[in-house]
Amino acid sequence: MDLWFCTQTVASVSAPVGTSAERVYEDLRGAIIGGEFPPGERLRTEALAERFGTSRTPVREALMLLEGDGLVEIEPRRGAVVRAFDSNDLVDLYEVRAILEARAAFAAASRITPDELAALDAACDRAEALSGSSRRTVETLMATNEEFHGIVVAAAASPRLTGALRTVAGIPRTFKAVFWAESDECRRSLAAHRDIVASLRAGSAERAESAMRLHVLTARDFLIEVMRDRQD
Amino acid sequence: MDLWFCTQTVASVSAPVGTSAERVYEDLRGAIIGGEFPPGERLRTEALAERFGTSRTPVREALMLLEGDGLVEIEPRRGAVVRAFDSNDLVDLYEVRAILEARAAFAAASRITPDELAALDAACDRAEALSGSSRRTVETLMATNEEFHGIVVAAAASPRLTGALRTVAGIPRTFKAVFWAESDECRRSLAAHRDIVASLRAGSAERAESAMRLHVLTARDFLIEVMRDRQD
DNA sequence: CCGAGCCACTTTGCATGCAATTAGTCCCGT
DNA sequence: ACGGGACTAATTGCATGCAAAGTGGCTCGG
Repeated sequence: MDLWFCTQTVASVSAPVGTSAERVYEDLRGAIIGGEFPPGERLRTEALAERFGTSRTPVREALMLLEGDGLVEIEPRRGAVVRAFDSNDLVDLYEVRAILEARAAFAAASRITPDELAALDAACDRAEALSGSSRRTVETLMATNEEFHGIVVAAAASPRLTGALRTVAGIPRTFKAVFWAESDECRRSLAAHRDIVASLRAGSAERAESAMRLHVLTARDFLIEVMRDRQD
Repeated sequence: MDLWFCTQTVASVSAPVGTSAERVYEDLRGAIIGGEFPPGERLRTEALAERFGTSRTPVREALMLLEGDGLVEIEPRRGAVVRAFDSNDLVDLYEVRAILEARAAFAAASRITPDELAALDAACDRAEALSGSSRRTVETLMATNEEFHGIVVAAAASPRLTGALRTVAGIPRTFKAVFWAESDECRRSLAAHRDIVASLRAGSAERAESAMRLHVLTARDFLIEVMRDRQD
């Protein structure tokens, strides 16, 4: 018995909705972000087709979509490789992300529902309850973090903002993991999240915007520092 | 002689490099933005394949890319249609665009080269030299406008910003054309462009940012007003 | 020993065939 | 006459074949 279907959501098994290309896109995106394919690795269509149980056509389509997300680089007639992120890329990416997420927080402040606020609280609570730095814990923290940011962006109710964020939201987990392994940064991040929730609950758009911008830019600076320390 | 090639760069004509899918993508994007395919029109792969002299495969790939740009909507097994923009969409889109282009202007202020400044001046001069409101003039004005904004974004030298803008930059010309048909709005827009260039030349990042934001938000408000007048 | 050129294998990109699904139409029953 | 259901035609989505371009290795010459 094979277990490749573990990478799919249960929903997509019980309800095989959507095209094959979309599934390959989702799964491959997850695999890249999850670090299964390291940056620079070549992505050959035939190997991926075999892995996902389809032909090369949907794989090719998925790769083009991933190129649009900035996760993959395709050179005509030369193939696709997982995009590598250098320090400059990350700074650029985080600054754009800071702008967009700050705007999302601003817009969310006046639209967010009690349910969404409760979901944000729950995400913070779950993150707070976790302690230690096992691999499993780091994974859960990252998932919780993504959920938090996802709720804020969704509350902004701006399709274009969501779409624009897609182009900067995809960063391999390998990079982000350093946040959640460092307990100091983890605590700072959690405090920032609490602050953002409080701002949103108060309906204070500008405060929420500033809090989110601070949060993302803090993450940027920490990431830069870590990269400099590692490369020097 | 036709002038559809105005939407392409000269380079892509003289050097037919790249895959077939990319050409279809560029051409089809130009055709949609140019208004050749009205919103809501179904895009059948076979017809497009015949038009572009390829098979259905590259057309299909181009359609998926255009969906990523928000110009096309694809429903699985039901086909692709040119996306329709309602008033809410346009407001959303212009607000995100205002944020991103303002940031681009901010970043450009400290990086822009004399050559780029000269190119901006030239674009303004060309727009100013044009008068009247013939169809040809409107086309040229829109092309000049796009060139102006393109130079500013390029001067920001932020790949992620450029990428994020792609998702909000594609608006069918039919909508934008109203700016340039109204000579009042045209003059205001031109004055705003001059102001932006002056800010950039002065190296004043915040001023450039504000000027650009004002420019885009002014366009947004004018567009909203026009749409309300037309629909009421 | 090293480099340039050539050849074979690999891989991509496009075209086309085929099955599955949907839209449209017509017929039939009520 | 009108609504429902089945059939047909059209269209999508996927698989695969094939040609072209690229990559790597090998040989041969310097």
